[in-house]
Amino acid sequence: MNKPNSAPTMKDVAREAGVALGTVSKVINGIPVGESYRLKVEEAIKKLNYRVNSYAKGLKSNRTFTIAVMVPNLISPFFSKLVNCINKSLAQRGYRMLLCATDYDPEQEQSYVIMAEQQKVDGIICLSYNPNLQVSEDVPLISIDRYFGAHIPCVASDNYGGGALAAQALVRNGCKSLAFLRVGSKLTNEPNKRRDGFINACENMAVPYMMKILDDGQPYSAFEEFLQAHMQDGKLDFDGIFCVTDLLAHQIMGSLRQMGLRIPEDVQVVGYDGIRHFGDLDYTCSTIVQPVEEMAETCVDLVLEKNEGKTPSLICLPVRYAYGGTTRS
Amino acid sequence: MNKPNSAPTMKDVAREAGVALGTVSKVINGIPVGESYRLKVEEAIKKLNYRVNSYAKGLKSNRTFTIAVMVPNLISPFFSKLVNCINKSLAQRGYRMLLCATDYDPEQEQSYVIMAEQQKVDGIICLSYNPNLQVSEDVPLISIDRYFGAHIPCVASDNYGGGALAAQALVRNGCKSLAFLRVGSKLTNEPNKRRDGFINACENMAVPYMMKILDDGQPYSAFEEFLQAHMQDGKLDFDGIFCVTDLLAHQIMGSLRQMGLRIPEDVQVVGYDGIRHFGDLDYTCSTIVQPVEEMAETCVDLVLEKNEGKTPSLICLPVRYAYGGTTRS
DNA sequence: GCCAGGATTGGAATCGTTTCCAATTGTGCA
DNA sequence: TGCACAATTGGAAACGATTCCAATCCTGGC
Repeated sequence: MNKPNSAPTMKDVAREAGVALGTVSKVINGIPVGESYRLKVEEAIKKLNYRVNSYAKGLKSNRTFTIAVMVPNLISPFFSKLVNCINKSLAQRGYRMLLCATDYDPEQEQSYVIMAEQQKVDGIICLSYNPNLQVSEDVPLISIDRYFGAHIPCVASDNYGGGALAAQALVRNGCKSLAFLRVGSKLTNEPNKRRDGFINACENMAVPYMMKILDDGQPYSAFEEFLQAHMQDGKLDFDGIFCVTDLLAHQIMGSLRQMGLRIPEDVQVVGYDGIRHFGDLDYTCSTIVQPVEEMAETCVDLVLEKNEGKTPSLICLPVRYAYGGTTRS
Repeated sequence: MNKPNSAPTMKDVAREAGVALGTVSKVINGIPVGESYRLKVEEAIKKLNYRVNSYAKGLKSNRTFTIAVMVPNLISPFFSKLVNCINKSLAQRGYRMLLCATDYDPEQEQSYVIMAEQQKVDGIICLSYNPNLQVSEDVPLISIDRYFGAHIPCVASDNYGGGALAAQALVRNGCKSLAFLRVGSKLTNEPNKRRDGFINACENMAVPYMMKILDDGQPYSAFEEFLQAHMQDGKLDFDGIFCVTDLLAHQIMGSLRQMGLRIPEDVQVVGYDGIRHFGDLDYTCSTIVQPVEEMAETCVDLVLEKNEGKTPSLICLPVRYAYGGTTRS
């Protein structure tokens, strides 16, 4: 009641309780203190409705209990699910999350890193497509799906294994000839390994395959031309398609249906990600499911524990195949 | 280079540039200062790679340039789209976003409000289903879809108009008898008005309707029983259904198809929200589209400008009907 | 050439915590 | 009863920025 228009501070609490500043600090931080003192302080805190000013705390202690999370957007179901899981994981550990949607813009990504440093967050988890992202040494950074080098841990799903799994699933369902479709990316990031796994599996099974990989700026219609080119007598050259993401799978399926093809009768399609309708209903297509929860959990573990070089710098988490109606099983 | 293991401070910059602390502060904050001084300071900043410590800044200035955003989760496409838009809007204005996913838990929601106060964020935008959320006076709060009272601005889509629009769309497409389906909620929040708008429109058009509103804990299967009860000779009593959300619409359509009904031939379905496949492909069903971008923009405007009582406390933004394949047009 | 007055800069005080050291209290033993 | 030592508390300094007032510098006029 002394200073009307201002939140109570530790000093007010100390005065109210008739104890010293340091004692109040100890009570707040759970450091043992005389029983009677603790009670007086707790009472005063309640009476004044005191709240810690975390800016003062952050300034003094250099801990913010905030992690910055950087993703391209929240529109894509995979990203939003991932962020949702990371948020939950952080909350459980008493951390806050500063969210940064970068819209794939390298400049924005860089500016968020700078912002994160300014904000003095305790760490950054980032899913970036910016190959030359400059990161300061003193902010722990965890990368998802993109390997920057041994000094920055990278968490990813087992992209190579997933690619193989997709090929195997298609063949198991009777496909005789496969196709791999991917949108363009000059980046050598982890998801590119889906192709390698796919190719390797095809060769091991001695199954013919072809690929169509769009160049960076090429429009989606290039895929339609590709499909048209491989149509003969109302049938495709291949009877199984692995699309690099569920999103692409859906676009492709739209085109296939327009061309009069039935899925999965005429051609079977497998995607990658494990997107579900409305986040948790059924799968939107047969797909390779990324272990989003585990990936999120792993990122949070890594960013908080900053385990010194103990962990490998590339962590691949296992994927699984899930039936979603666009294959025979 | 003086203090090796620690980030440079304004003091270091001042020493490096040979000027006073206050001068550095002015340069950083764009307050006019002698040309030669400004250059010296800017050079020193670059040389030392100085970054503002926003915790010190926040402590002193009581501004954080951070807004807390509270939603139940990011799994639901509507929420994630909303958060995505809010994030973009905040970033454009130089604000950061602290994200809080509450999982519908009143306790968590409350704890986030407290956290937000501690963090001394500049404001909160919240989509809460907690009827008795306690909010402090000194943190500007904007509510989405839930009206707390005249002191807290509420942003919502035109739920009443949307309900009417849904009924009109179904009738326009030839429906003779309608049904309204909603999951339970004891809360009197804005989306409840969808029902009122629907009823009013039905009565104006003299079209018969029925409703099935689940009680709070009732399982989804209650809807299936309802549908079964209204089946006669392989046909439903009604030929148009308005579901209170797109998510419910999809669940209902699943049930309808299992019962052997064709959509939209046997029964037409309209949802509410305007969810799109993968965030920006086609609509997942015929639906009433919420103006998410505008809602986000409005929230951000309100929370930042804290316009003193000038704005109405309930802001309804216009909705529109969108065809999504589950009606005739 | 000198002084008054305006315009800038310099530097101290401050924000609300944490932390550390000195001061005080209390306990136990002789 | 008195003293020494352990255990706590009290209070000051520090974190890094902002802000305000006093001190300094310049300019222009006489």
